[in-house]
Amino acid sequence: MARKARQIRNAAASREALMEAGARLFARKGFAATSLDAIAEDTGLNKAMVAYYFGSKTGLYQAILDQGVSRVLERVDVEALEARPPDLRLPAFARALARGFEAAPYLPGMLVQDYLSGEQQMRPEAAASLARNFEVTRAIIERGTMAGVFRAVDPHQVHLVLIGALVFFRITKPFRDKMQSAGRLPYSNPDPEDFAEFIGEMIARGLKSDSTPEPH
Amino acid sequence: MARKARQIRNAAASREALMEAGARLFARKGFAATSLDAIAEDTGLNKAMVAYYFGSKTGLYQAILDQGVSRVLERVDVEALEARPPDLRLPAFARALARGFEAAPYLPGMLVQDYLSGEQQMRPEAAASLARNFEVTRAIIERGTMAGVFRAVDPHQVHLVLIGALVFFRITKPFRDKMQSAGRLPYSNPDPEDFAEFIGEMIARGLKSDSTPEPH
DNA sequence: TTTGTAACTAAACACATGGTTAGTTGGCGC
DNA sequence: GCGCCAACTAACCATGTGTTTAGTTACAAA
Repeated sequence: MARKARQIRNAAASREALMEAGARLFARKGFAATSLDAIAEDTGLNKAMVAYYFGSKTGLYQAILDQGVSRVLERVDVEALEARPPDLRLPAFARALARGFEAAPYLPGMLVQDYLSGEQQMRPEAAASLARNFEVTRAIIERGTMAGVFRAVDPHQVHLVLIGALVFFRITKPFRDKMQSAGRLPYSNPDPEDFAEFIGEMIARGLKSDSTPEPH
Repeated sequence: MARKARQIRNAAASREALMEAGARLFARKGFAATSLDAIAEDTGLNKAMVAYYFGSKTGLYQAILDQGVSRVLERVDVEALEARPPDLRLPAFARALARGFEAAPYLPGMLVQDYLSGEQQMRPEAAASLARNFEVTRAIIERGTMAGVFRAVDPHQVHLVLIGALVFFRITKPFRDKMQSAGRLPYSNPDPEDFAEFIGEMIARGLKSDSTPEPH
């Protein structure tokens, strides 16, 4: 794609280029279907450089996943510090996740591929980091329930809805964009942050305690 | 997996076995990463039988997708005929989808893999059939809004939340099940239909018109 | 300017892939 | 019991794969 006229040597830039191209291709075609030749083609480097910098194709994959996970968690952690009323924290959390996916747009696809594959390529540390997201949801729900704003629900089910919708949205976004630019999309193509806002707010409304008719 | 002691000859059973094994493997590994050798291994048949019955690997893939899509749509179409108040139609629709995914358990994985792959293997007709699901959501929302039960929202965003959550739930289910049986799942592992019920109801609550404080 | 080494390439490797082909065989109709 | 053909297999082919290796080159330090 961005094939560079490469005469200069720069380890950091080459490493970065391999990760960028790898992320894009792994997310589009999956781990197995992405060839090192394709990555080399995209970067203008030789495919032997993958082994040179990352040891193997799997090593490159894991490095990309690690980077994506930490980018998402940065956004979420910043968000988690802000104090807000419970029913506003869900939209804020959703927005933080959406921004994280914006910073690591290939992560959701790679995560899903990893889940589907059965044989986890993702490093256990990365998986454990990701699981911290559930703690955020759980804390928000618990706080809201204690305050009487939310009814009592299984926080894990709520978390599945939130993450599931956001991940699915991200994964299918290229498809919608392609359809749209071909003029064949017969419905809306929401902006990621708007969609996150929408789902966060809808969930918050859906969780409202029955006993409080008009809160806020 | 279910390698049969195969001495008898049975066209229908062989065809079926190829589709079953293909569905399982395509959903796990994606189209490109699934080899005909693996499918042959699983069925105890020779890989030439894929060409014999389906013309090619792509032909097998499309046959499986077509079957899955029609199984899901059967459930949804039956459901769509039942008349209910709008806020009950959303949980019912979600349940119908969940039952459809139960009947075609590998479909969500294959769909996601297909979306991710970039080069769509799915037949356009199958994609068009799938799109009918959105019409169901749209009709439910429209009816509800007209009746004043729902507030005005973008039906496509609602649809994305519903489908996204259900699909994500399905494709991560094997992971949860594996964790659970290993005793390493620190949260709930909901039943698919219960989860569908939950999300349908939560969305219906989340869509409730602001002007009607205590409906039902 | 020389030199050491990190950054990089070309080529070869062993192996797996999807598809094809030529041939074999089980079982049903007669 | 026999012949026929659908059902099935083994082997091969051309191509593409991830990794390794042996060698080349840019560049910074001396």
